[in-house]
Amino acid sequence: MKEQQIQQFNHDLLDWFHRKGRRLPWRKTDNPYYIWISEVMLQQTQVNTVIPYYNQFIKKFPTPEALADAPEQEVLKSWEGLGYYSRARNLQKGVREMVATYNSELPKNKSDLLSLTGIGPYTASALMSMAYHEPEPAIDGNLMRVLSRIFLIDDDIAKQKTRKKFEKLASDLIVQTEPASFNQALMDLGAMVCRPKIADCSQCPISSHCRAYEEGVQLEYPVKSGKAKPRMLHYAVLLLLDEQGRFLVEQRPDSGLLAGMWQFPMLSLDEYEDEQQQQAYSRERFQCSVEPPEAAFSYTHHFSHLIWKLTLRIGRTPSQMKLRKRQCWATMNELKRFPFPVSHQKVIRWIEKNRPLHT
DNA sequence: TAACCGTGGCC
DNA sequence: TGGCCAAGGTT
Repeated sequence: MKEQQIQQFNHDLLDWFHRKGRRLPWRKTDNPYYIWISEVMLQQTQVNTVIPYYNQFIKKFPTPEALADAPEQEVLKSWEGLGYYSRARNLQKGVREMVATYNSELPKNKSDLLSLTGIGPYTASALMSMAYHEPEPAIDGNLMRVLSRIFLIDDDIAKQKTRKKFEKLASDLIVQTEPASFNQALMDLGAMVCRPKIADCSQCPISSHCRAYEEGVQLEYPVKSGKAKPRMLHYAVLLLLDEQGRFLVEQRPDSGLLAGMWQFPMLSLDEYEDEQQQQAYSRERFQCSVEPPEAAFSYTHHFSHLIWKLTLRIGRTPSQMKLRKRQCWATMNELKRFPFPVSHQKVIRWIEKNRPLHT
């Protein structure tokens, strides 16, 4: 685009944004720490999902020190249900680094921001523009979708290096005097008008600048390579009760899927294929046999790259059994203090509904 | 580079 | 109904 076209493009974009842009909780603050929290929560997560988590989180951890000093379990509990839990652990780690290294203040330059755990290229640029009003384009999925349509760019946005191409392009476009509004405008446009499956071009303030609209190929863009089909894994979820009706629960490892979250013990049915093997395992490991509840309970849980097929089994385990590390007995009330992934919250809900203590 | 890492909402 | 998608970072 020529300079004058850029001026018109930005005028049309920002005029729309100031009239129709979303009023969001994290746009009311100038506290870089709060903006940081919002940016992490918004990674791969929709605005409406984030809002209640954000409000609750900043209330519970109002300052960097409050978050830095909190037990990780409390942070995960506040994140419970939001998904991608390593974001919470990395956010706390990053905040601790900020408190220790930068005197509790978020750095004002991009390379220092990038040095903090959990801050990548997008979040660093978002913070530079939104918290410090520096002209850094924040290259996210919305921006790439909108600009790929405007400029008919057919590079695969799933590839890392494509991001750099958009970075250069957006650097030439960004409104120097109002970079935060520029970035937020493209995000709002991408979320509200120029959506992946629905491009509502009649409502678009910049359709007159859009080459995809001109050619009627909006939905062909952006080009994005497909994801692999998720693997399927089968487990028995073991509801193990002691004489007092407490439940055996355990904390998952500190890395990998659902790191640091709690769960009921699981038995891999892909590993232990037949009934005999499964009973041998539960006797050896939990000193009891396990069987399906009277009304069998099986369900499916989808992750981004995995599918769990789960089926509930119940057993009576002696409370004096030697527990492994990261395992403990808990009453229903005590259970609720632990962060559980949704896949296991489904079991907790089942217990409350079916009351297996009476069996 | 590409796989890993969650969840809920939408059509 | 289920496949697709969302303000990405880490390894």
